[in-house]
Amino acid sequence: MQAILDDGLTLQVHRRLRHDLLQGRIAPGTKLKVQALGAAYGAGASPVREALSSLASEGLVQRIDGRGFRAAPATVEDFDELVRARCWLEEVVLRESIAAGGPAWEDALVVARWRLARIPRSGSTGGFAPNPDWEAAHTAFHRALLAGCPSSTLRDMAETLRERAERYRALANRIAYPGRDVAAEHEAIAEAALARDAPRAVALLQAHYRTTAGFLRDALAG
Amino acid sequence: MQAILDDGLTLQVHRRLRHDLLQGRIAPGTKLKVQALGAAYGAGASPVREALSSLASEGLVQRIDGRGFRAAPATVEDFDELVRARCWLEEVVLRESIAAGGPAWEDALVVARWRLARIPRSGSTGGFAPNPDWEAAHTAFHRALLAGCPSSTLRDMAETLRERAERYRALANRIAYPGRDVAAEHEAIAEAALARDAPRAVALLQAHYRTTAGFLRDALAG
DNA sequence: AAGCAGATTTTTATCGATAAAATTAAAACA
DNA sequence: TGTTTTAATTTTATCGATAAAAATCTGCTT
Repeated sequence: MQAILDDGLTLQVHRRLRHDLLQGRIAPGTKLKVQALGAAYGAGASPVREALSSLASEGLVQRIDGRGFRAAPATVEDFDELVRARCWLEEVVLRESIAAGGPAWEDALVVARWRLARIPRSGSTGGFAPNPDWEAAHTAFHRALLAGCPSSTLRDMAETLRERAERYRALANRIAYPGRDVAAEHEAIAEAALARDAPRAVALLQAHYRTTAGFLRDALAG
Repeated sequence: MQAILDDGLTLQVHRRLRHDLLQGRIAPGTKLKVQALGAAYGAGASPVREALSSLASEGLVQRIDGRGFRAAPATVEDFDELVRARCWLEEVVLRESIAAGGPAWEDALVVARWRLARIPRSGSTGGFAPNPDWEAAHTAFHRALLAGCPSSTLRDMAETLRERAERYRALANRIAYPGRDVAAEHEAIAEAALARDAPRAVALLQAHYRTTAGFLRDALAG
């Protein structure tokens, strides 16, 4: 029986905190007290503090010199900025992905599309409830789309922006269940990418982001 | 007399370590022992460790779970990757900067260009010696070029890549003193940007990076 | 009631101490 | 003489303790 390779406490705390933050389980602006977190995650001050330092560098947490840490605030302006940056950045990345992606890229994208199409958007049949499986497949799909880009640096940057965006999605999740046909949008994007039609794929992807952004913005502001 | 607003030890160590790393004063791959650093910077384990955690998130330092930290390695492949990513990213940023930059942007760019032109590239008259003033003006120039881009996110990303690149420059510095006319290249880039000729400005900027990269690559490999 | 000075309680930032793990050096062996 | 084992030494990761700084509460004053 293989041991569950338990890496340092610092990494554990980092991972869990990151998760809770991205999941929206910790509200933006919340004060993050070292002791409390330590108690919650079963660790002392040092690991927690280190984890918080890292997260601060990643932009998920704010460090306010003499007075500790807090969850990064989430504002409509920040969100808009984020979407804009994402559209520009992914324009480049998707273009490169389409230009450089080989057969393996195509295969993976086809699989990701298939999976995403198969999974229900909502977890419950009545109202809308976030479905973790769909979320995972959705992330995988977008990642597969960009996976062909040869620059890991750019891919990582896109990934960072995605995470920040996912956080906003999670924060607005209880409200937004767009009546539009998200599945069709994904389908169209994949279609264009596989056809190596970069301009069309980029335009569709950006439209996809902008539409989603509209819904989220309403949910956040309202 | 105003006090030298001394922020936390952690921040201080972070700043100084970062500086030493970017300056090439600490060789790539060097083991970074907590105690030693603490002694050097006059701090205990906690602040040093926190600083290292942050730097790891920024990519300047590597954390190797059970066995501490080390200065991020510098390889030719990594460098090439970096240059490529930079060309793509700054293509977008410069384009946006030119499109959105107002009079203030123009003014600042003109000043930055003027300053850079005025300062000698080398610190000594005989051979080549890095001139801190020129380095600063050079950074300021490139920053001014991109300052018009309305997306702070993208600007920050470009800044991050610049830092990584500066590190490579510092590492190769004792060797590379290109015989080409760097000043003229900068002049031409500024010229095109101020003329709002985005395609030309982008092409020149990329050529500038690629040429520099060539020299550095030789210096690193040889 | 609103404002404020002081006293009280939290919280932060940092240190020093320590078990566990990793590295290095020394000794034993083939 | 080149390994392998064992012992000694470093180094890491983490905890608990603590001074200094910040936030909160309290009751007094106008």
